[in-house]
Amino acid sequence: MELTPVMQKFILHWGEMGTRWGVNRTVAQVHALLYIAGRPLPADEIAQTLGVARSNVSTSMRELQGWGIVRVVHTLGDRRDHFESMQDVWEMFHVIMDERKRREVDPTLAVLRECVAEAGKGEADAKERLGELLGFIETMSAWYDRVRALPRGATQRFFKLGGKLPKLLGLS
Amino acid sequence: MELTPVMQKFILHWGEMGTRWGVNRTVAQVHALLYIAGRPLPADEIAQTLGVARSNVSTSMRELQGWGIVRVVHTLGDRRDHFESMQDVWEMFHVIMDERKRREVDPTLAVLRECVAEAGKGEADAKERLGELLGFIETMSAWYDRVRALPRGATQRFFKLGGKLPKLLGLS
DNA sequence: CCTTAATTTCAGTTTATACAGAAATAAAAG
DNA sequence: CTTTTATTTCTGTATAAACTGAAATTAAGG
Repeated sequence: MELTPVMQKFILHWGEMGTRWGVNRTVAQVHALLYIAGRPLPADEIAQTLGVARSNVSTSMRELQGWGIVRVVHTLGDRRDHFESMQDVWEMFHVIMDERKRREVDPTLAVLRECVAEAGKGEADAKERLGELLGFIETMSAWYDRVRALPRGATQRFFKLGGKLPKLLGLS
Repeated sequence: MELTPVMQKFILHWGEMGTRWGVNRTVAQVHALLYIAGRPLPADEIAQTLGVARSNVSTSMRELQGWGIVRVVHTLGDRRDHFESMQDVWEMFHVIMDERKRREVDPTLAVLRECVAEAGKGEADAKERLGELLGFIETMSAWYDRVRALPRGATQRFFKLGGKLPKLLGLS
């Protein structure tokens, strides 16, 4: 696949952003490529386009499928796997956030609850602080769950409200 | 400083979570230590407590100060710098989000706008997709700005609303 | 000013991660 | 069943990040 300058710019930037958020650069680049391509691509074409080893693409695909934002499809007359990125950005956001919550937030909640439960009498101050952090993450987590439960389309409306926030809160 | 088992568990977990979000493990551990300590600590004590080199703590402190969640304080009769973590978790969240927005979201918006502007006629599809991604991030960014502008305390009330979300949206 | 203490910078080393290429496996075609 | 093609796994290598200890710098004390 031939990349235009715009595509290159986007893919490179997305790769950099990935590293800032704990995602492997190549993985992020592959994702960017599949998103911008808008159609399923076979692994060897991805490897060639990005200039990485075929095996590296294989690993990256596994990672992206683990996140749930890329899937395998097949076309008639082609034995090769083709990989396709989710295209709806709102859905992609949901899927990624769900996964990060599952991998990072939920375990952190578990650890903090253990910490609070196991804190001795001699560390009341520390326990207090852990409790505050726990409360904060619980609030955020519960809030996210409710946003997540909104019917399709309502999420976008919600985030576009914005200007009406103070009024809704009775703060105007 | 003597760490209790609970403190150790928290610090180690926080360090791991840091790595998942693109933050150096030691930096995250130092932050966790300062947070759980609840009082200013000198660099050498931090180094000893975490078992890392003094110079490593120096680098980590610079990083944490760069994020705006740790500051230097002094005590009478002690020439050494003492480092203190922000203690209010809501404020800490704001500060960190502001900084991530500044470092990552804003530059991404800039790149995406350039990409959309520079996209040629032969890549209308790609332009369309970049535009959707741009629109999504703009919406989120604007939403965050408005939440951020809420008066002190209102943010917490907002995130605790939750159950009332559908009604507020006229979806019930 | 000189001395001592504290901090930062820096060069070299270690460690962890990412990666390529080869080998092994799996799957389809003939 | 054999051959070909595609994919994954694995091992060694390269790269990048993190870290240490020493040297340099800064700042305070006497």
